[in-house]
Amino acid sequence: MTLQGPLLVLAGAGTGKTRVITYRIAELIRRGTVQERILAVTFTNKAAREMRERALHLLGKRPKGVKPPEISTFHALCVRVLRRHAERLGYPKEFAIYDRSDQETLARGALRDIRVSADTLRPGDLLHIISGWKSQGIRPSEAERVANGDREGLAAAAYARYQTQLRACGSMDFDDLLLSTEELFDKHPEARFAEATRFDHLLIDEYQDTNGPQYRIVKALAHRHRNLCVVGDDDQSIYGWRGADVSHILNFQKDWPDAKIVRLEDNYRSKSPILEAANTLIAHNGSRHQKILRPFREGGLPPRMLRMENETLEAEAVIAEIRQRMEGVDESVRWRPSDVAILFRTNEQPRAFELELRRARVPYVLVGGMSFYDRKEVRDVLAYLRVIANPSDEVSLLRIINTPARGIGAGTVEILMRVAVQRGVPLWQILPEASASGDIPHVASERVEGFRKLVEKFRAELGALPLFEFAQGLLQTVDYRAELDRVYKAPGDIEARLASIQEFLNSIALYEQRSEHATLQGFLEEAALSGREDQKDDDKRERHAVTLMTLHSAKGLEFPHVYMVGMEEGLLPHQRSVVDGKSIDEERRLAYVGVTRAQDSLTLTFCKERMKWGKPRAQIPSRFLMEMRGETDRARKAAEASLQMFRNVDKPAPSESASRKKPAARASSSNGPVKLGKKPVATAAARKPARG
DNA sequence: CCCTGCGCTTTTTTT
DNA sequence: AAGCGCAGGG
Repeated sequence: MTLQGPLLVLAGAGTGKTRVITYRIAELIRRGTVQERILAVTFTNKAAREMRERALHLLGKRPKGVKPPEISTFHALCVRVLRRHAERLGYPKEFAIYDRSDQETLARGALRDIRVSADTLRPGDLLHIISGWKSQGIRPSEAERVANGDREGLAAAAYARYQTQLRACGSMDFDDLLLSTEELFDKHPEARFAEATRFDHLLIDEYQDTNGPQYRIVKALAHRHRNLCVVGDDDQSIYGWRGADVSHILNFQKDWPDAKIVRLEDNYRSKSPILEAANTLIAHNGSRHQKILRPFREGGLPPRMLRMENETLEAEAVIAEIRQRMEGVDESVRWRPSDVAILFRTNEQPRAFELELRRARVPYVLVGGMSFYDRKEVRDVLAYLRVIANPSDEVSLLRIINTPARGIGAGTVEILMRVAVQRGVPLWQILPEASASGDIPHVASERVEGFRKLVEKFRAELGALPLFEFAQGLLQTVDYRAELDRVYKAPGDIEARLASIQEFLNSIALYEQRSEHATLQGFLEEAALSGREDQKDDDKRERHAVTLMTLHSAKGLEFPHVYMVGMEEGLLPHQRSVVDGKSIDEERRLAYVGVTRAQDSLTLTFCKERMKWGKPRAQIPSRFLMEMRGETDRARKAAEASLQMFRNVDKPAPSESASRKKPAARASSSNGPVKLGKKPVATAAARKPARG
């Protein structure tokens, strides 16, 4: 196969798409291309890490001092590009990266005083609309024009505020990283040229999930050398909600008429009955590239479908079974924890499973979930570091200005903010004048000054100590421990919070260990872009642990034994897509991704009943279960029942009408005890060894 | 200014 | 069930 020119690898699940890229990288290097001339883009940092390792492994021992090929995510790539050229756009060279929760804070602020009534537009909705505009390259000034209806009109106004605020904080959100890079390439051809000539080969994994800006960045970078290799599967496009557009991969040939197209249709991953279920399921999607996936691995059992009473029993049964399989005497059939993955649709689902796994003392890793960096205490520490790195970061500054409480109350902050807004200056720059202006009480202004000096002191000391010690000292000085004692009563609670702070400090240490030039900026950047990157630790744990993750994060991975849990209408397909009816196909692809993760065995579970806001609610088995078995008629009925149920539950305000309609919808549905195939393994039996 | 407790809302996926 | 905003007492 030639290594030059545009190439599209269109391939189904389990055919070794990523391997194609990995081998290609190794082959390019072998044929004499210098590593630094190759750029590969993956969807997640984890995928990048794995690809880097495998490529190096394929090459055997490399001479010392030679850098590995550049493999990164789009976002990480854009950060590097922007750091090199940001001044051209008039941006600061050092900028903070705002994650979802920072964005929400900004959005809340942007909506304040704009909203007519409280529930016309929630911060989350605003962010969604803004993200949509950004992925189309629509700026705040143009948003008013394109805005459709009151809601979007409101959003347009808020968008302008949001963006101004973001800039004032010296920050970018995730969309900005891509958008600004695109803008840079557009307005500054010399920057584009510089970036495009850094590499001779560009390889993109999971191309079906590229959004507009990513697509255009790829074009800009590959335009000169034309050595572009993209790999993807339209059936696995699951990021439409984030602006990903399948047409990018489907129209690849239009952009690159001389492109070679390779189809891979041999599935090396799943045993044939599993693959058959996957094929039957995905065939229900309307518009798709016909692909026939041929099983390479024969034998094996069809997917099992188990019905459980509720989510607690679901977790118990699944974990009990996993434990049982791990305890077998015969080593050849005994499961290792790392052979098993539990996949789910939403981030609240793992709760029950975590509880049960801990009780059964089965090691596990919960992937993603953002749980770590979302913890209050971690965010607080992070906020301190961010303010020290960049005092303009107002979201972080406001977070810590009075945490732990130091006598700078809401009133004081409000006055400071008002002055800052009046002068059009970041809040931080107002602080020195706090004592001068007569608006603020004496005591308060002294405290503000104390806080400012504290931050300044640490800013001055920044380079002097290793980061780890620096952070430790900071926590000590600030006496965060006292804050914990104050807020949390239960001793176990305090311990847990301290533990996560310790874990956070460890991640700083690990970052320092693995980077040549460890800087606070660098650490913050990593933290923002990749969630948890304490890789050494993680790698070790992953080898001996059951994996818990969302279907979205499972993309690209494979496991001998897979459990897809919560296979219910409202969860998969998610209630939201059932109600707007539009994105059911994407939910189906999501289910398809899940099924095709399994190598040897696949178990699908669903519950009769599930807790929602503290109340149990009856559940309908997912239509996808029936579709998988070719029972299209029953699937359609489940879909109808589901639509009726959620349409009624969702729309009208509480009170009588809704509560009366709910049971009615349920009674008319084809629900009842839906038996799927062989009798499910009795939960009681599966549960037997659970407690000891 | 700080803390507590009550009531109200919450309904997806992620770099 | 849990997090947030708000009112009211120290």
